[in-house]
Amino acid sequence: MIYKKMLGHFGPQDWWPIFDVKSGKCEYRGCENYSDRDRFEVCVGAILTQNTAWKNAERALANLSAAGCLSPRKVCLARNLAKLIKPAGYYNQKAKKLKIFAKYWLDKSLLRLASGTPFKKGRKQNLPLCKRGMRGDFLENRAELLFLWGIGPETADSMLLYAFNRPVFVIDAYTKRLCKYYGIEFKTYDEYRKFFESRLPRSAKLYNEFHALIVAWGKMHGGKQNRAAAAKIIN
DNA sequence: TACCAGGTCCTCG
DNA sequence: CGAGGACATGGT
Repeated sequence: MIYKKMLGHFGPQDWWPIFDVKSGKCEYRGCENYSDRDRFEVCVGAILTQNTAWKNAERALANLSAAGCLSPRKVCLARNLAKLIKPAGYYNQKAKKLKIFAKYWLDKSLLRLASGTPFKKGRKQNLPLCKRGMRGDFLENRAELLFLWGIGPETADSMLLYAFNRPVFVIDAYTKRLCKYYGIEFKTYDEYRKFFESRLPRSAKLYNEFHALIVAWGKMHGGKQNRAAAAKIIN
């Protein structure tokens, strides 16, 4: 299986990278112990890295962190958001996307409080984007996220998988490249997603690691010089 | 200098 | 629908 070959070569990736104030860089420490704040940050990162090298998104995160803007409220209030995230590119669009998403987050938080759902009444309900039990809202949330301007399927799925630990397989350019390498191509995003989800055990942990490995492989495969080496890993 | 990077939206046929 | 363009910075 390709997964095992990649895992054997690259080792566990411990996605998603979370910004560490002390070191001033993003570090990998798995997603088991995320705070609400961490989850928000993952979502912000997912938007910032749209069609952009992660390194640039990371710079933008560093600016946000330095400005104390890594909370939904601060993002909503910030006047200089576009300036802060400039290194991530498309900064005007992304500033708008972040505003919309942060407002959505706040609204959900308020709704949760207003509906009388206690803040800590079991882990699952503690997730900001949940209203009720788990199964149902996970789909509902995906639809809700997709409804927001600036959040497409990949960004929504990255949030669900990497911030909220939901079993959704994320499809990105690298994933498609990997498929193409094997002569597999589909038209729509969801066809790719179903392809993986229907062939793998339904496990957030597995999807997390697999997609992270695909990105590691994809980065290697991207450069012409390393292409042969990348091919070797999965052959 | 050209092309790419962990996409998404809008417009036009 | 599907193709084509806009959005923008930083690395190689």
